[in-house]
Amino acid sequence: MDVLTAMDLLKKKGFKYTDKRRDLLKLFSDEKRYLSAKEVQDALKENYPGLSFDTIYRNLSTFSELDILEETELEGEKKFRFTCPTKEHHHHLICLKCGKTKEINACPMENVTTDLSDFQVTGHKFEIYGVCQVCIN
Amino acid sequence: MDVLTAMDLLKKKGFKYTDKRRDLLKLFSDEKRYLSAKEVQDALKENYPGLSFDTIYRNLSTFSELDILEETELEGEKKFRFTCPTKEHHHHLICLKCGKTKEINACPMENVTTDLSDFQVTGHKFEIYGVCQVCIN
DNA sequence: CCATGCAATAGTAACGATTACGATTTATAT
DNA sequence: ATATAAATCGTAATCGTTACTATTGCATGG
Repeated sequence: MDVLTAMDLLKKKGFKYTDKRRDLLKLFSDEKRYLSAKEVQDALKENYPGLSFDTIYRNLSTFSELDILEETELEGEKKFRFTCPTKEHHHHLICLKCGKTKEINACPMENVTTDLSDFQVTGHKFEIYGVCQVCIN
Repeated sequence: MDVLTAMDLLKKKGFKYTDKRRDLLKLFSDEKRYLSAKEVQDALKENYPGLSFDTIYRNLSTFSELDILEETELEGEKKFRFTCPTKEHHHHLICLKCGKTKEINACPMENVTTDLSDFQVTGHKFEIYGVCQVCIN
């Protein structure tokens, strides 16, 4: 996933091309880590001083639905990151300070031996949390 | 973990014995599933009509710190359940409708081959989500 | 090109979950 | 019993998120 591909996808789905969307995507493309709505607002406030939360949240959830962004929830806050280029299903080791991630190859679902048939399974979550080298110092 | 053990633990730590705490623990002991603060309030409102959120949240987080309750966050809401009697570290299959759980034996951390040494790992989360038989119907 | 229609946005209010506060009540030790 | 500190109530404040209305701006067709 990159900015141009994402903008093309938006266009194909009937969404409009706006500078805010381009810059929003560029931010995620540059950062490649989990960001909160607040962090997005801060990062873009120089170019868009009046950028409203309505705009931010609406676009983030639109992008998320189109799989342009990945979404998770850390410490009660929604976080978004540019979808990893890795095609295969994977999980993340996440820095709780800055949102930086590292891919975990294995999916734990493959090793589950517990019988799950008495539930209709709809999803799963596996995340490892920590503090990255940069944030430790 | 049971109500009496929990109340003893509270006493030992210098917390006071109150009817509300006993009934709160009894609720979790009876239900053995994840409950939200709202559900706790609803469940106890017959006996304690004026039970305030301050009391509920304060006790829930106290219990959680003492490992009397386990805590997780589902769909933006904190959820608590009585700590499983199972001694070994384990994870849960959780019904998103009613909070009912089933224990998953394996811990995915054992099968992770990715090098984690560039992060200071502080924790992990593995949960499988679904809908239990009762809630499907 | 300009006009038209509808999506996108700003500004702000509303909302739900959680936390915090001052006044009052209650459990416990003496 | 009394003192003391914790626990609670009632309610307000806070935080993150969502929703609303008026306005702006993109894109399509004359």
